[in-house]
Amino acid sequence: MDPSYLDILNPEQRKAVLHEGLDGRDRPGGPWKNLTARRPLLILAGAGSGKTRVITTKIAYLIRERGVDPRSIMAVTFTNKAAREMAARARLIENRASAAMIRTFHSFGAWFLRRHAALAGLDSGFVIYDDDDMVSLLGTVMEDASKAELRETAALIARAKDFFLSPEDPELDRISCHDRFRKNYAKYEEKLQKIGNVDFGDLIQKPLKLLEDNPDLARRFHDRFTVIMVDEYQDSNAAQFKLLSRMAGGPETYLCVVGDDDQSIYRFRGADVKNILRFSDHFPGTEIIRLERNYRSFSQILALASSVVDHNCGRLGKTLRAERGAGKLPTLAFLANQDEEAAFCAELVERSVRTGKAKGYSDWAILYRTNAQSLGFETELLHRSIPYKVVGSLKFYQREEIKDALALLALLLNPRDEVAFRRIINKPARGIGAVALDRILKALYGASPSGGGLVDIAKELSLSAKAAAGIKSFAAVMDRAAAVLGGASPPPYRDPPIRYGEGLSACVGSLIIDSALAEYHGFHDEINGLQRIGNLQELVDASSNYKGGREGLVEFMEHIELDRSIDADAENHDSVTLITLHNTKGLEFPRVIITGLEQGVFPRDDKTGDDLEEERRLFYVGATRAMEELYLCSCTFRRVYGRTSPMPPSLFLYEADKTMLEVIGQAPAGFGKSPRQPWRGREQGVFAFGSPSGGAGLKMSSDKRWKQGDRIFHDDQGYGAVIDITEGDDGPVILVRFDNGQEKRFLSFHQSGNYMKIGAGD
DNA sequence: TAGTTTTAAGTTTTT
DNA sequence: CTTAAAACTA
Repeated sequence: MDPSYLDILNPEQRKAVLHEGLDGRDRPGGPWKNLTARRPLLILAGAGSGKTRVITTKIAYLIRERGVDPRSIMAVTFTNKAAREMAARARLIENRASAAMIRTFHSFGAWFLRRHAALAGLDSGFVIYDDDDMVSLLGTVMEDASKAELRETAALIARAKDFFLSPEDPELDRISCHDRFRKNYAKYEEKLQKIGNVDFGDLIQKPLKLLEDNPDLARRFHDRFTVIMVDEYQDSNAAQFKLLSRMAGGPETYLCVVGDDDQSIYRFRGADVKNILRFSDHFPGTEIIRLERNYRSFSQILALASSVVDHNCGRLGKTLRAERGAGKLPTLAFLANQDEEAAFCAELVERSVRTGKAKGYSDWAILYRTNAQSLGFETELLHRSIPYKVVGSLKFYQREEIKDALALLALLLNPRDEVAFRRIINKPARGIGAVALDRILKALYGASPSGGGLVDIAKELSLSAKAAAGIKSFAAVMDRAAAVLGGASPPPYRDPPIRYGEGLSACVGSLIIDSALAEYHGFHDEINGLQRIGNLQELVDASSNYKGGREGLVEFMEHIELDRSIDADAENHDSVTLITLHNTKGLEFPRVIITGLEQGVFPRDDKTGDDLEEERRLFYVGATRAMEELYLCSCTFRRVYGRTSPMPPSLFLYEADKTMLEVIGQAPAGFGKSPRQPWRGREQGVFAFGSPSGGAGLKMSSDKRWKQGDRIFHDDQGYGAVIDITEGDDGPVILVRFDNGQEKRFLSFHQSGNYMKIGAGD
């Protein structure tokens, strides 16, 4: 093959591809192996500067020109979509790239953990718990907690794991300084370990621990993976950084990361921009290459996007040059309400396709802040028969019937899965109530922990006749399913409610029927006119793409757990893309509409400080997806909770460079002038620190704890200072002396950024 | 006690 | 307008 794939690169891109970290000794032709330490490479790549092209080309180049074994190359990203695209594009240049390890961080973690499961005290068929499963499990250790409380604790545990903090870690106070949280976290961990499953955080944590505790394993790892690349590095969190450092710690490992600090949008799940800002401090000798030529967007789109993100403080700052012409001025449309907004979008799409200005529906993407907003657009597009696809809506796997079916499968893989067992053991009713369930679980976690599964344990107990019969029939169901998984043919059914075919679907389909789940949900369908059987059928159909047997089932489950998007065959269909702003990262579209640019929606009202900066970056990410045309929509009224209320335009619209916008529709009075904070929180009882203490690096720890003398602001009382802190049942209670002389106590329960919401104390 | 009806509460963003 | 918790009925 000719090296023309290198010719299309610009000088900086080419430099990044050819870089080998050998101080001028980058000699194509020489051997890649047998070398001492290589300098790491940090590629600071602005939006649309071709960073995916650089990474994929580099992978291909290493394999083809430098004789690197594809199996020794690892490339990780943070989203499934990005991983898929990277793998596809690398393979397009060099077919052997398909043997490279191109995955998301979490998917790699799962792969690694399954291969060394025994070392981590796990079975290789472990199930990955999602957020809902975490909440369910927490519910079993926090007896009288409300759902909201459980959700909050689950989120905190996930955050703790993002920072690689164990329940014992003194630094855990950074997440929450409640002693109760520490205890619940510890109990949760203990139970998860006993069950033998993992959560998302464990997919990073546990591989890291394995590498730390097993020098032998680490050595073998370093022998295998000599090239490690990370895309979207600005979205890595502390745990991922630690894992990466460990993985790249081999004597020969070459590390190359790519990212853009302006596109860091995952702070809420622990991502830390500092990882990229301080990369060269952690990896001495790092070489930095900047990609600052934007090939994607017309310059006026870029100018608009930049004018907003320029309002951020903590950034490296870069000069992104547009290589394309000026193009059409971005349009800002003020619409009456969200129905008008949907109609406006549909109209734009329809007209452009009809007049031939757009190549097709797939030219278009409609972007929104929250998944809930997709509904209005779906309705409108459906009504007008405009084809569309919704990216990343996870509704399907949230459905009751689907979760039930997955619980059955999870139990098949891990018979000790308490969460799954609880979910389906009495569904449909098998006479196993709270009493029986309690006894079974006591036996599982009892003094002499048995190695058997929950069903086996239950069979040994002397339960009530009704419960014993229920267990017996359920055990038979699971045994038959295990046999089918092992290759036996499923029991015969006449007129089955679910059809199943080859591969894994024989097991999945027959289990759903055999367990009477199909019958159960079919009944509900008839009563309530639902589509549950149809959904179950869809799940069974999806499973037919996997080979039968335990391996296939593990693969199927893992795919569902790690990648809940369902865009498999919609790829080549010509349709409009409906997508959240977060999900657009790494994608591009000729025509983009950013919707819901209203204060309270985007950005949300409670965003301040660093969180507000993140929303601004989110706007930047969304706007820079557009190649040719960009539209912004803002509604003057919006229905929220069923009630219609007036919406002020988004702060970002005030910040945007108006010379880069063509405004259409009725702009609210006052728009265009300098804003007098129309977006200020109307909420009562909102606190703000007068001056956030501590430098940026210590922000988290200093924010999470009250100190005497902290200045605060209260909507009713004005400015004041914390004069005393006591530990209450529900967390710290602060005594505040306001400047007006009043003293009041407050119970703090939630805090984010520089603001603190408080509930009235005694 | 299980399943259904009534009433109250409450929207991020993803692996 | 949807979803979770409380109240209610069979």
